[in-house]
Amino acid sequence: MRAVGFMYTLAEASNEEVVRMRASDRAYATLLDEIQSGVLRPGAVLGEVEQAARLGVSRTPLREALGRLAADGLVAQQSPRVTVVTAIDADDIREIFEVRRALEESAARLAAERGDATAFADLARDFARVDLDGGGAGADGRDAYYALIADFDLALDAAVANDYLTAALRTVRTHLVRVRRLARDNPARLAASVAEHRLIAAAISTRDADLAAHATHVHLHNALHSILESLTAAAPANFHDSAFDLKGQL
Amino acid sequence: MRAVGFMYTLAEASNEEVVRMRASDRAYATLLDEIQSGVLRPGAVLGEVEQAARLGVSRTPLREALGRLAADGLVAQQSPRVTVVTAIDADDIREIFEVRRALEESAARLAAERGDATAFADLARDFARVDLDGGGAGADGRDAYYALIADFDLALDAAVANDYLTAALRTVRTHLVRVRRLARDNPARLAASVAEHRLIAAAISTRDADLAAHATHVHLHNALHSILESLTAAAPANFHDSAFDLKGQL
DNA sequence: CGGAGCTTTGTTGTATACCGTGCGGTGCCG
DNA sequence: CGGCACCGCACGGTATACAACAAAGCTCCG
Repeated sequence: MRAVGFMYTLAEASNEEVVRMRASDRAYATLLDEIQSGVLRPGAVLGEVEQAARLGVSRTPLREALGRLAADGLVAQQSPRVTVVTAIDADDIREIFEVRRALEESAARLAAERGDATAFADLARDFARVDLDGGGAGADGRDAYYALIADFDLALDAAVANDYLTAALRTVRTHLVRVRRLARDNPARLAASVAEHRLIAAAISTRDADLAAHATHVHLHNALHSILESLTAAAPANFHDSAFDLKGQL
Repeated sequence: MRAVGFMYTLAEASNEEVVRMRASDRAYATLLDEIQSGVLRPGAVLGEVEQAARLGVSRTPLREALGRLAADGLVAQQSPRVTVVTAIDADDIREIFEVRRALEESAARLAAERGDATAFADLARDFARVDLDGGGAGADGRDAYYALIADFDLALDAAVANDYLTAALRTVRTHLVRVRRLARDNPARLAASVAEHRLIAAAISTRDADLAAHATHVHLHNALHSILESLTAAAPANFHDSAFDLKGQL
């Protein structure tokens, strides 16, 4: 919530900082990244001694890291003796989106009421300028878009200025990283998503709280349906590369 | 989230169970209770060795307990060297209620759509029967009412059947315990609150999602205003008994 | 007499040792 | 040959020891 842990991602820490980080933070950041990126697949068993040895930390900080991951819901104690990486299935995605809808709709509304209008006007312009094809490599434009989304989320948090809401959203976003990995997003959906974000940002910048909330609702509705669709379509192919099996095995 | 910790309150654990609990769970449950009940006041410094000795556990499980409390936002690292019990002021209460509104409105809506209608019809009847004066001692009726609220929350969680939403609500409710302690509730408000809950339960039981959501909105609006009012009214008297000072001292 | 640096002490972060428990393997008995 | 019981091993939970760091006080020098 407030200064719980200082560093959540490895990506945003320089090498200098990484070595100075507490061992428990390093373990948490590494495991979080590995779970989110799919290196550690759902159902993977995380033994304390094994992981401590692998990450080069002792068991005490590793236990702390596992505790935080468990609080986040990325890891669960399958039995009193064994903790595993949790699985995400379509029902989980629906549940996550129910929470996300509740929180982000409120956030959009609050941001429209009290946020910095010019900041969101700028964001709306940025969304309007997004070129998904990136003038060349397809991944470039997509990465730039995802970075812009991250900026948008940050601006939203700043505008809402509610630590409790931000903390709740953080949990949701943590899970969303895994959800996005499950669903290969198709170009058409991405283009629509850009337009939807542009509208939300514009609504906030003009202090139209209702429009901001409803546009958010629509955006999340579309995003959820797209994800579920891509899931059922790609299920056989994705089955072994995804975080999708192993749910019944628990 | 799913089976994070097994025991959250000391009250609902028998003595047999308490001694068999893990030391870290005992420490967490005890500290949580002491913070929520106000025994540990905001700003109170929680030294590791000191608390470990006091609670009769060693530093390792105590650190785990402090970590969980920090994740809950009940405790914060004021400086890298000292963790303190967090304070709650009027702004925090407003923020908490913004999150609560978002989550509970959605929960009410979802419960109306897919919950067990008869369970909420029963609850509505129970609310209708509540006698706050309890036929005798005033506290009796109030305690019975709070127990009914807890039942209602449980029924809501069961009806919504969304682990992520329940987890988010758990955090909110954890803070609400402290908020309620700050605001001495007046009899008139309590009576109104009963009626509001009755309406929400009735709306859910008749699957009227809009009414359930709007009634929840109204209820939370009234509850928030009542709390803030009681806070400003009682601020001087409550100032030293409450979790209300020490915010600027951080 | 004042300031700066060093030392000392207390506190946190990490590692490791100990102990109890649960699970698997093996051997014996039916 | 099969089932049951016992033994051993490995893992998790806890305690404790150790190291690093920060703050505060004291001393010495200017």
